[in-house]
Formats: sequence, structure tokens, C-alpha cells
Amino acid sequence: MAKPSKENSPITEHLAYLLAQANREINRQLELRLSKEGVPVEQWRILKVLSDGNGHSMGELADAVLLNHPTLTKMIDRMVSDTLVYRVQDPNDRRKVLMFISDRGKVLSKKLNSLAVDQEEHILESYGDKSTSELKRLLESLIDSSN
Amino acid sequence: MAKPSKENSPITEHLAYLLAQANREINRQLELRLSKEGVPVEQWRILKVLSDGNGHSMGELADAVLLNHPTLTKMIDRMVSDTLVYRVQDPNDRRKVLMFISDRGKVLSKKLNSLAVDQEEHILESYGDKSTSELKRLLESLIDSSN
DNA sequence: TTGAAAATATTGAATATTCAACAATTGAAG
DNA sequence: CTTCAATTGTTGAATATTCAATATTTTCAA
Repeated sequence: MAKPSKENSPITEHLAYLLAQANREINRQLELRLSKEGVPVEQWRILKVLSDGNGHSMGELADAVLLNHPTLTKMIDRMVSDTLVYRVQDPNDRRKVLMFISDRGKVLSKKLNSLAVDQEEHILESYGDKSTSELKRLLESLIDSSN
Repeated sequence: MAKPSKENSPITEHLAYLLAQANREINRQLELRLSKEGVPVEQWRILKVLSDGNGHSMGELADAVLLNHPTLTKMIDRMVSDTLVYRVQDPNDRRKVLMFISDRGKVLSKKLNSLAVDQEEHILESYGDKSTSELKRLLESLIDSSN
């Protein structure tokens, strides 16, 4: 009897593929909601991180919002033009730039958050409370174990 | 006592964010392995799907490998240049193009699969057998419930 | 049977991302 | 101190992706 070889297993059984597929779908749904305000998902993330009111350096932000540095720089350029955020040179380390959220940014951030919460609630309904929290727990632990 | 509002919850608690983060990390690891053969993750997916030896239309492929049509067309153009795959007009529906894997593609696909299996095994080690299969189960069910 | 609508794939222009090089500042070793 | 390496952020060119428009074929209703 031939033992089932992982090499022949369909792509749909690979964790990497399942993650990509789930991420694509959930992201698509979130995108759809945020498009009501004409804002890409990454900008929601940026505003959300900055809405603690503190200054965050570009490097810190890039890590937090899952973008690499040049991409973030250019996205921030756009957001500065839209007066959603602003740059301040870090007085303690003048290599760094500290990003802050503006008042306009705060207003937008609130709207985006409620759209995002809408989605989470929609997931909770169709997918279930228990599965959702279990999935979150497992994802956190996967991320931890990868560092 | 103020009830904790989801709007103020950190971004790291959102399912959409956790999925994006996990996907990014796992994908990065896979990319690293596949780069040994100089092949992007999407091409591995394409070769894997085509390695059943059947012809697959572009639309079918695009769905399976999570790319939209124009992006797939251009990636396939490159793979045709590299003689990894080839196009055949579908005789039953001449709007369609059927993609097939070449012999060279099959050889490469084997190498890529073992690199991908390496990664899965590495995940199993650091993350655990049980967590992995449970996570896969939950992801599949999330994907199902989103359609 | 004909003609309009739908399905399929590709193209080219517009947009976005990435890579490598750069500039500025800080840290740290001698 | 001084100098050299490391850190931080940005830029420009190269690459990749996306959107809208197109061409071709099929479907289906009249």
C-alpha cells in the first residue's frame, strides 16, 4: 500500500495556502466596507496605530502595519497631503521621524473603526463566537512560534 | 464601569490583522525556501495545480492560485518563456485557453514541493501537530462560511 | 437564424511596490 | 576626539499589479 506522500497532496491542504486564501477573503470583505470612505486597508491600520495619540517612528509603523519602508513612506506622503497625519522630527534622535494623527485623521479613524467592527460582527455571526476566538488564539500562537 | 469598546481595541486583536500577519510570516518563510530555485510562491502554486496533468483554463487557474486574471496572464507569459507551461486552445470552447505543465515544469515542481514540505515540517516541529491540524480545520471552515 | 448579452482571455495605460543606492545622524571602538 | 560602522528614512529606477477597454467566442432569446 503506497503511503500518501505530502508532495502529492493538493495545494489546498498546505497551511501557507489556507492562510493566503483566508486572508484574501477576509481582506476583500474589509476592503469593501472601507471603500465606503475611499480608504485602503493599510491606511486604516496606520490611523488605528496612531490613534493612541503618541508619536510613532516610521520603522515602528512599518512593522506594525505590515508594510516595508519605502511603501510606507509613499503611503504616508499621500496621507500627509490629505492632512490625516503629520511628521515631526524626533528631538531625541534626529534620524527618526515621528508620525502623529491629526484631528481630521481622528474623525476618519472613528468612522473606519465602526466599519471594521461591523465586519468583525458579521464574521462572528456567520462563523461563530467560539470558532472565532479559537482561531484568533491559534493565529497568535503561530505568530509567536515563528519568531 | 465602562464596557470595553471594540473600536478602541488594538489592531492586533482584529481577525483581519492576525490573518494578515500570520500569512505574511508564513509566506516569507516559504518565499525564502523557494528562492533557492528562484521561483516566486505564485509559480509554485501554478505548477502544483497543473501537475495533475490536466488542462486548466485561465479563469480556473486564477481562482485556484489567488491571482486576478491580468496578473495571471502576465505571469503565465513568463512561465511560457521559461518553458515551464504551455497554452492550448480549448477545442470545446474556443474562448478558453487550457494550460498544461511541461516536462521541465514537472521536474521543477518536484523540487519545489520538497522545499514546501520542508517548511510544513518545520512548522509542525515548532508549532505542534495538534495546533497545526486544528488551525487548518478552522481556516477551512472560515473560508467555507465566507461563501 | 439573427442579434444582443454574457463569458473568456489579453492588452496598454495608470498605479503601486520593490530594490538598490543615498543622505543624515548616531553609536562605539580605538 | 576621531573615524568607521550601524541605524533610520527617503528617493529614483525597475518591476509588478490593477483597472478599463478590447477582441473573440459562445449562449440564448426573439
